[in-house]
Amino acid sequence: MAARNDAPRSRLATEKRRLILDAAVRVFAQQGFNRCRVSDIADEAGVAYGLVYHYFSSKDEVLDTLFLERWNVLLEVIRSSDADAGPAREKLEHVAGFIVDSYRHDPDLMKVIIVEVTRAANSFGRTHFAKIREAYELIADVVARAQATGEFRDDITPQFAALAFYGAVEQVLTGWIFGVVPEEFDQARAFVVQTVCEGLDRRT
Amino acid sequence: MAARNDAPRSRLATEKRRLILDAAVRVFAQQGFNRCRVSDIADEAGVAYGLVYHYFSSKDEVLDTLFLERWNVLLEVIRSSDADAGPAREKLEHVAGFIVDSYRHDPDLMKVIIVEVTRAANSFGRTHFAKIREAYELIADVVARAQATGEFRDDITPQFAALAFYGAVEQVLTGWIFGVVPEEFDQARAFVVQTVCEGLDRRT
Amino acid sequence: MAARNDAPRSRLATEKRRLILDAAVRVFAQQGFNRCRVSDIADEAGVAYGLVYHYFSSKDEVLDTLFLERWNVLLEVIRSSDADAGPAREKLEHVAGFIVDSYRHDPDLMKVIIVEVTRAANSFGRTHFAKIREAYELIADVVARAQATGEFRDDITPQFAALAFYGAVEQVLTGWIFGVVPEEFDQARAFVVQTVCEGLDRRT
Amino acid sequence: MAARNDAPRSRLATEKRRLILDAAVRVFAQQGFNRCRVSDIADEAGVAYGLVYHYFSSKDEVLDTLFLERWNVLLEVIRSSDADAGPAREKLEHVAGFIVDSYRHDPDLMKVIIVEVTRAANSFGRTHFAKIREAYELIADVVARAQATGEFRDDITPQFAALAFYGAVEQVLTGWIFGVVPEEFDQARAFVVQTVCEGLDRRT
DNA sequence: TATGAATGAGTTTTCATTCAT
DNA sequence: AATGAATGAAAACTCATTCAT
Repeated sequence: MAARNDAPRSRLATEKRRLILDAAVRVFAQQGFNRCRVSDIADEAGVAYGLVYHYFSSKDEVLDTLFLERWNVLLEVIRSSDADAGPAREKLEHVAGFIVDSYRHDPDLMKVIIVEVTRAANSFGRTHFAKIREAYELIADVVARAQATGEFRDDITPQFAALAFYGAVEQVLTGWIFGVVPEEFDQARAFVVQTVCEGLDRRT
Repeated sequence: MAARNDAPRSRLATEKRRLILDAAVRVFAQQGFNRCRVSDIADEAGVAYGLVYHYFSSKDEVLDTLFLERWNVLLEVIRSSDADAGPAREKLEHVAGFIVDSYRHDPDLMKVIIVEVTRAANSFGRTHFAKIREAYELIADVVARAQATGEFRDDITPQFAALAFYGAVEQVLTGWIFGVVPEEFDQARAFVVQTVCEGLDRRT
Repeated sequence: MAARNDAPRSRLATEKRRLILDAAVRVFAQQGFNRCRVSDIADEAGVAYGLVYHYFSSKDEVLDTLFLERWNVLLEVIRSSDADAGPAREKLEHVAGFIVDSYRHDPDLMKVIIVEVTRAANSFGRTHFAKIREAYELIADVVARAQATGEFRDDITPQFAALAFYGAVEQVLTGWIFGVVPEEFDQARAFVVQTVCEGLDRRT
Repeated sequence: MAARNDAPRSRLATEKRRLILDAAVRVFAQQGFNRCRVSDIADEAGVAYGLVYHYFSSKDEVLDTLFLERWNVLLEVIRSSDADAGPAREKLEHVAGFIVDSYRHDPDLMKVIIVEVTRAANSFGRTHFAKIREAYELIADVVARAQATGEFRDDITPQFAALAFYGAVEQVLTGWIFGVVPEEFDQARAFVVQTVCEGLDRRT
């Protein structure tokens, strides 16, 4: 009964829980959250149907868990990037790099997070609204600080710049997810930041 | 029978059909496509349950219709913008302006298109993949031409630039949907294009 | 969608609803509320599975409806009996008679009400607690008035007497339900009231 | 394996078994047998889930055990009361007193027995039919004997009188369970017997 | 004895779609 | 065109019971 809360679990138990989460990533990525059945997750994980409900109270909670696990890491990365000395551009490059690397390391997970959570967050109860907003705000902080030091132009609001930055990154991932642009990870990181920082115009 | 195709309809019939589509926009925007019921649409429209199926063959077709109605207009706008003489920057500004105006005119519709179609890689996004891609490519064409004339730098691929541009625009709309940035429509249009074209760096 | 509320319905619709309720009585009586499935009700009624949910929001609501339909009649009977002139004993006989007749007319329904509602009312949310209590109180009123006029002894509280009366009646029905006493309806009515009013002691 | 039968058990084991039974009483009383889970019992008892199945072969057996433990005592009390010399009224008073005291001592247990067994015509009431009937018959014997000696009127069948008596007692307990009459235990015992023996009519 | 993870059959509930009127 | 009752397949979720440790 205690399996659902955060109490310490035996090694074995945790492994099965992980098995389910990993299977869910694959199933959600392939079929989509709404099209898949809970039994698909159980089958993919190779466990009994009921075990999913032993560890998670609902199908939604499985998705929530996947999102939060990863998003909290992202928030931490943004925070620690901002804490470093150095130009804002490097900080943004670091953040963009982390997101790109997350995709490189586990494209399915990022696909699920973007497609099923981040972009649907305004629907069904805005469950993760606050968490997502937190990321925007942390990025806006980076921009604001850079504007204060004169590194960035200050005729664009930090909130707006944060949106444009995050939007560009997410759209690149979306491009990969949809298969419309080649998965050139290292270039992508540089390009995104370059585009957002320097723009498309030719420097005169 | 004939109502579903494009044969002419009586004025009244068309009005009810429109009523249903408009109601669907509100319902999809509020609850999400997957979480709402067809009866919610009918209730919102103030018509009988079965009438939805008189005009549309399925719940999916309602969303398809909403998407295509608007997206085809967008494609046309991009095409005609590109046909104009003048700098690429103005073309992009025109496109961004159209999207912003679309949101201003009917925020719910744009929300539905973005959340349920454009970004839904597993369901409607897959279905309308070609249409969505068409927009990217038309924008990429604008960029490619600007690179050819020397207006834009050419060390970024047009496809990539198109993604960044569209991603930034869509993210601004997302920002409005989420309520994280103020709905300053006219500024937004200029800012998006400015950000993408000129970047965040302070020009020296 | 409106079918669940109390809005007027077409003749036909109402008939199917009635069909389901009547089938539910038989199924609940035979198998018990907890042991039967919703599909048993649908099968017994000869309607599709989903129709049960078209008319009722849950299995619980079917039982609730059956109970309230009958219990409200009982309350009315007690009220109108009490409004009559005449000795309290006749009033109680009238009430007991109504309950006995209810059983005679539809033993399954009374079985369901007694076994599944009246006696389980302290569990699952005490849903019908107030309604059941109302009957006790109305009977207690009859007794109280009879005590005031000197017809009944007044060294027993009306509440207590009401309990004893209702308890005796219900127990007789329980005896019939369990098949431990013969179903001699007319005698039963007289006996119950006689027992409660005159007692077991031999009058000296 | 052997734990389930009546072989002697260690002190500790017996204590845990008792713990589970006592917890089950509370859980059944509060949530009802059908609405509670086995894990609720284990949680309430503060023992592991599986331990319930170490001591009992099923959820049903837990309730069976609780019922039989108490009901066998009741049967013994009725038998020994009847064996005493003295008026039937005193015997009934003794029986009523035992039941009242049982409630006083453990209201939840009596609630469970009444709601989940004695009155559950479709489930446990059917299972324990013979045991329950035995009590009715023993009470009927008391009445029959009193009718034979002339103590009680003989125009009411003993079976019927037994039902009325037991019904009145059980209803008083129900009244307490529902909170509709004050828990005046000593008065209650006397009142029930008085009501059943002397009736409500004012003796002339 | 004791634990609680694991199993999976059983049930409720949902809801898109059909269809008679 | 319009209605909303009727259908039933599909899926989520529950939970008694088993079992490895």
